[in-house]
Amino acid sequence: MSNTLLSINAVVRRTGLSAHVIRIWEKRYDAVEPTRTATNRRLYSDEQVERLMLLREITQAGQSIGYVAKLPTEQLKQLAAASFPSKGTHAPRLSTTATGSSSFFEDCIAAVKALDSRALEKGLKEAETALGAQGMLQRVAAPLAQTIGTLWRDGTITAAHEHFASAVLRTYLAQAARPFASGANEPVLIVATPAGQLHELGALLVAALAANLGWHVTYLGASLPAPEIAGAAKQNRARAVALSLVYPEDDPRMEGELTRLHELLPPEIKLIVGGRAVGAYQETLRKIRALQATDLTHLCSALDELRKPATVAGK
Amino acid sequence: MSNTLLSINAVVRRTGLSAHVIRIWEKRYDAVEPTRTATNRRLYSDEQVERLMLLREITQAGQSIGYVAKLPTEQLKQLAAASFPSKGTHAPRLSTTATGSSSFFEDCIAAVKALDSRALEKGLKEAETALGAQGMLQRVAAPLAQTIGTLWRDGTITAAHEHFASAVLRTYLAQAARPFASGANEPVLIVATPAGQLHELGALLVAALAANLGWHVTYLGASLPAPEIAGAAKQNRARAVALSLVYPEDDPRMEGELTRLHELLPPEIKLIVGGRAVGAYQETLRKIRALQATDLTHLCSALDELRKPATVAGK
DNA sequence: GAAATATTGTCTATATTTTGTCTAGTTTAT
DNA sequence: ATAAACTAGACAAAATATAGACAATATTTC
Repeated sequence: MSNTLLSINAVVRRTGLSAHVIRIWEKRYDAVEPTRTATNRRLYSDEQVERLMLLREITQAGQSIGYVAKLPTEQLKQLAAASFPSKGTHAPRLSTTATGSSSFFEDCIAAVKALDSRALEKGLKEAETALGAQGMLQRVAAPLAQTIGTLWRDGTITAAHEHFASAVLRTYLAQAARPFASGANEPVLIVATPAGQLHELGALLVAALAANLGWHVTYLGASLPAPEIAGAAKQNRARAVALSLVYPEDDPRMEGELTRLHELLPPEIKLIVGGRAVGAYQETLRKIRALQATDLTHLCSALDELRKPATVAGK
Repeated sequence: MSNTLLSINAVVRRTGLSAHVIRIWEKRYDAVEPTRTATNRRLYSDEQVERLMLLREITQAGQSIGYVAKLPTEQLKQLAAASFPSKGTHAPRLSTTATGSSSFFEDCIAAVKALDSRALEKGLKEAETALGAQGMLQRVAAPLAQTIGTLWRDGTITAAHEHFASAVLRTYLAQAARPFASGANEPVLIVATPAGQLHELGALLVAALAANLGWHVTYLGASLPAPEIAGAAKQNRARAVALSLVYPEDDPRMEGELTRLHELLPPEIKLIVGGRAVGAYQETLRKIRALQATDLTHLCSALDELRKPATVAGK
């Protein structure tokens, strides 16, 4: 531990807070009280810097600075360790005006066309507060993913727009997918896309939905060969594996991949397959006894069904 | 160790400091007190030169010279080990004391091998509070991205691990490394990977770093053709475009893509290229006058440099 | 649901301190 | 003689501190 003191500028570099904010937190809340030089310049110790870092982290997770600034550092550390989930403090209230959802959707599409990440995030956030996490997923995020795919094939939007939308949606979904404080023994769900399936937005939707329903999701991303998926599932003692099939709809290798996965997975690990292309591979899916979910509502019930054994066994 | 004494001119070349500054630091703060020749010329020992380099490094990290100049050299070394220069020109970094950051790194690697997303996030978060956002990026996230690439090619870990790490890192970077509160008129940076470059972790690091330095980042993801990138840049009135080149290092189409991009971009939009493969395309990059950044520290200075014109033009 | 209130980050203006650069005149080295 | 280095002093730009105003969100209240 060095006992050197840092000037406010150095603290700004390290914490990412602006000097304005650091000073105002001191003035209003006595968040940290640095020593001063003979000429009244602030000097911060390492402990104080860490405290500021914790405060930044916690406030960014949604807590109000006025409340946390007074807490002792020890408590801040605990808060920070659990700061991710605090975002969803509001119970998702069901919107009385169902028609509003289309407007959220339109706003998001406009944001995508404008390549405006802030507007897109804002649109999604508004949709989430208005419709709840599930409503947002079903009425805004899922249609958005689908529409963007078709607009891209149309040529209405370019690949840049599609990539952009995927990236923003991806991080938003991943962030929204943290439901409540980590339940210690939630069932584990592996989410991926089989080899050849490059579109990962569907898989992300699944991951977000499952996390919201209380699963511990391990997200593996797109285009993974069957042995890899099976290996990950076994290593993580997963309750189930969820795959997303969107495009292409006529990949000849898919049947092989799917049956291979079935063979490799132990029987107690269930397989759920969703996405627009499930119809195309229906025979194979039936053969390997995979649960099929044509839309997110189906998926909800399937996931809930699979969860039950856990709750029972847990008693 | 040579114990020869150096003239001030030699020290200037070695430290990058001007003779004026060296003398004024001596006069005002007794930063270093060189011996003198019989005719009053300054003569610096190796230790004194090292001390000057440390001072330079530390002041560039935001500390005030008036405070640090009085500290003993031992303490300066500690400070330098925990500092991250981001402004100004570059001097060879001397202290490679790895401090405790390697332990954060090891924790993260272990989490990747265990496919444990919570542990990985926790490791990244702890690194961030201990080292600051920049420290986390430079000392943990960047090495992690690189190591995972090599481990994958080795066969030590599977594609599933790599995908998993990418996904977690992706969302963590996107979420954690944004500025405290988004200022209204920050300069816009487009981040992408040219067509053929499939690894997006490098691009994500760039995006996170830039966001942390106060840019408004529009992230487009991997493998985009030049016209798409240029179109997005123009549409968003970007100040600059940042590309990440990692692998492959010998793509014959890359030269065409890069020159195409140069032609399509208006001259006021600068082009920054970073990543491990920059060396392989150096000729092309020089031709199109792209800024090259071989590591994240370089990138810091390049981005800071490009930010300045805004402040001036904004007046 | 709408209005009032509280919270919170940002911005401006001004005074003070810090810090890099410059000038001028002198001395030393090649 | 020309270039480099020294001292001292002066300046200007940048950084820091304080106080107050302001705008955008939350929260509460009616």
